[in-house]
Amino acid sequence: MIEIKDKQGMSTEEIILETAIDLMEKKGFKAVTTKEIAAQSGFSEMTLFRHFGTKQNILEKAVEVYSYLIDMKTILYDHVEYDLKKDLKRVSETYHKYNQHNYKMVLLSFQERHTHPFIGEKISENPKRLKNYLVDYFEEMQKRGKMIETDAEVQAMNFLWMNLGYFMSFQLGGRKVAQIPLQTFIEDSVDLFVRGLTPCK
Amino acid sequence: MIEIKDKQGMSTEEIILETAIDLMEKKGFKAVTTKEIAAQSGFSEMTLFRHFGTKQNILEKAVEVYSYLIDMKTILYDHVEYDLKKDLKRVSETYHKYNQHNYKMVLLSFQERHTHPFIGEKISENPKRLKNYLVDYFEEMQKRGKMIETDAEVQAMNFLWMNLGYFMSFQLGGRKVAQIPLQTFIEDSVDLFVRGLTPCK
DNA sequence: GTAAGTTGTTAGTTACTACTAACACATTGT
DNA sequence: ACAATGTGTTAGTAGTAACTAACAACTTAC
Repeated sequence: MIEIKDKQGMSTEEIILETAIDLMEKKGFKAVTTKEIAAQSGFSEMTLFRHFGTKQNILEKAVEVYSYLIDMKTILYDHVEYDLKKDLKRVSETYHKYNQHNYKMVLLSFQERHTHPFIGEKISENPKRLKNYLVDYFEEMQKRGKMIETDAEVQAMNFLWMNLGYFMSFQLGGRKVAQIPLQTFIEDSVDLFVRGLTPCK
Repeated sequence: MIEIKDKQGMSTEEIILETAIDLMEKKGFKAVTTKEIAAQSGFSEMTLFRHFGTKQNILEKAVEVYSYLIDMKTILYDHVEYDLKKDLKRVSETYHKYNQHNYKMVLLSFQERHTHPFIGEKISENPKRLKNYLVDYFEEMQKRGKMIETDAEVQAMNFLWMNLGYFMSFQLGGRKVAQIPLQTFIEDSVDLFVRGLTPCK
């Protein structure tokens, strides 16, 4: 499920925006030059300015275009089985699938958290929805007696933080501390939570 | 245990280095100007260059000075009780205490992961040691029959990733998705792991 | 075939950035 | 008293960044 760049079929603006995100995510907005974006996107610098006017506009347009909202709550509730293991696994997979598509924006929002906080405000919307889903789900599981009495919000966040931590350490030039494949991580971490949250029989 | 900045008693170089890290962590190396560092540190730009020669040197000296190694393994083994709850809590607290002192360097290493990877290589040494400790500890606990049979490395990383995730989301302008105090997080997350890793009686 | 739209090129402006040189001033130790 | 040391100031340089203007070339639509 890895996206392969085929500049074929993409409009000039799309190519430029994608190149811009790619570079800014790596170096930061300020450190990337319009010259660089032009060179890597295969257009001249003039074309950039003709389409977007300013460098700042490139960033804003990119954020606008590439940070779509996903209704995680609906997606997940459509397949809910009220089986902790199966459901948590689906949440984890959904989360990482989302990150696979949006990781550049996620990293960019971190990179620019002090200089362009508006990115983070847009980007944090999706995790927020995922959290709301998880909290509701946990509370429902508790009502059904399938989960121990514990703070649903904290445990929902624990699960998301663990997944965020995996993602971040992976990006951080990761594999410096440990190299564990995503599937192994998902399975073992879900098992841990299932044991940790299921009432003892 | 929060460090309070008293520029009193600090040498010129120390003040400049600290100011530089502070700014670079927020904006990135390239985006911070020597003028800015000078202004915020209260010295003239000339003083910066007289002491360090180049901007790059400021970064390198700062990394050298502020990324000391901690022998987490020894520190933790000195207090080990082979009680999962108490020990994990101590690990978590040690980790966050370390981050409290070094978070600027940690964030800077992330900010510059593509442009100055040498920072990350130095910084990742401490988590690596912490991981090694945890893996050894888990394996010992398994030998003692106090922990279920599961991949010690993956579970050690799960624990560290969860803590990294908390730290990161907190920095990310955090409190956007959830606002849970550190103490609550530590206690609830440790409880989760204790339940998840202790054999059922 | 011609007009409209898109892109490249070249030259240039303005502002800023890292960094240097030279001189002045103040503090401190001897 | 004097030298050494650390600092500020002022002026300046060379390079680069974002952005503009004007003209040429190409593609496509009708």
